[in-house]
Amino acid sequence: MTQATKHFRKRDAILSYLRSTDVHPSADMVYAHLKPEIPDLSLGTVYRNLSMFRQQGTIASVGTVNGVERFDGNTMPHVHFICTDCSAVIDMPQLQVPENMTRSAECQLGGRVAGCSLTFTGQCRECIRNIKGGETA
Amino acid sequence: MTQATKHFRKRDAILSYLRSTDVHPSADMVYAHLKPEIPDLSLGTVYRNLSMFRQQGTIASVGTVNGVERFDGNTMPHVHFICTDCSAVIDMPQLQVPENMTRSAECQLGGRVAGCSLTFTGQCRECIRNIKGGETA
DNA sequence: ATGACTGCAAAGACTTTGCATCTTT
DNA sequence: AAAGATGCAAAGTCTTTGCAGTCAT
Repeated sequence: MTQATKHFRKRDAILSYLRSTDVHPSADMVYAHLKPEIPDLSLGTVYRNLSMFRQQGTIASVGTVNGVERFDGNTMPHVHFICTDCSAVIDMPQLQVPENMTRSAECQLGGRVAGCSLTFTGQCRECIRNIKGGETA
Repeated sequence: MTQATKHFRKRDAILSYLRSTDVHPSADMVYAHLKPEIPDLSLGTVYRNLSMFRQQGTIASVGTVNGVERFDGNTMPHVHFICTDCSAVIDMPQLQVPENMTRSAECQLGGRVAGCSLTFTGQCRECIRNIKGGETA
């Protein structure tokens, strides 16, 4: 039993972390977060498991931010904001894509719509504060 | 005069192509398209000019599809569809993000929203047809 | 001459993959 | 023994960048 757990310890840790955080981490961020508690974790394993989870639909890809893919443990469709200054990916739980848009898209396309993603970009509160606070400091 | 034109010939060609097509090409696609008519064009020049145009806001990035960035000569915000089979990026001119969503996002975020992108994913008409036509053929 | 644009190739960043090893059944 | 998971490092892909050469002013 505990042995089985051990066998999947890394895989489980990766998925757990994704599901526990809202930072929408990259492979490298997952690695950096777990490395201290799992010293023999390798980056390749993180990539392998993330790819697998994504392919299975267990996790979702938020897309590529600054050349780096970001992941989301929450596979329910929802809206994101991406800060162009600090690359933060932030959930916007109060917004959602109007139901009828997906249907409209399917009609217009003549294809099959499987998903959609709405992403706002700009500067997050933190970054605006930092600029105003002390740009020259 | 014609000399000046010559000096910017490649830059102009890159921008013209982006504005003339709706395939939302990658750097490599731009290169492949222009190479026949501009034999001494180099991929580095395409990357350099695309980066510059994007930074200026002269063109827009549609995002990364299959690890490759795709560009759009149309900088007016509009909706896209991305085919997960053939990686085609297709405009959905009849749809648009509700005006009030951007304002809502800004309120909710407490930051500054500069842009937004709505992208549907799935299988385009072509790919569905091909599957039905002769998957095993 | 000076500044701008480019070709070419090297470098860089991110991701995938092959192989040997170790674990679980 | 067979199948699965992983570390490690090499390989792969896409993109950026340094340098020298060319062109326009």
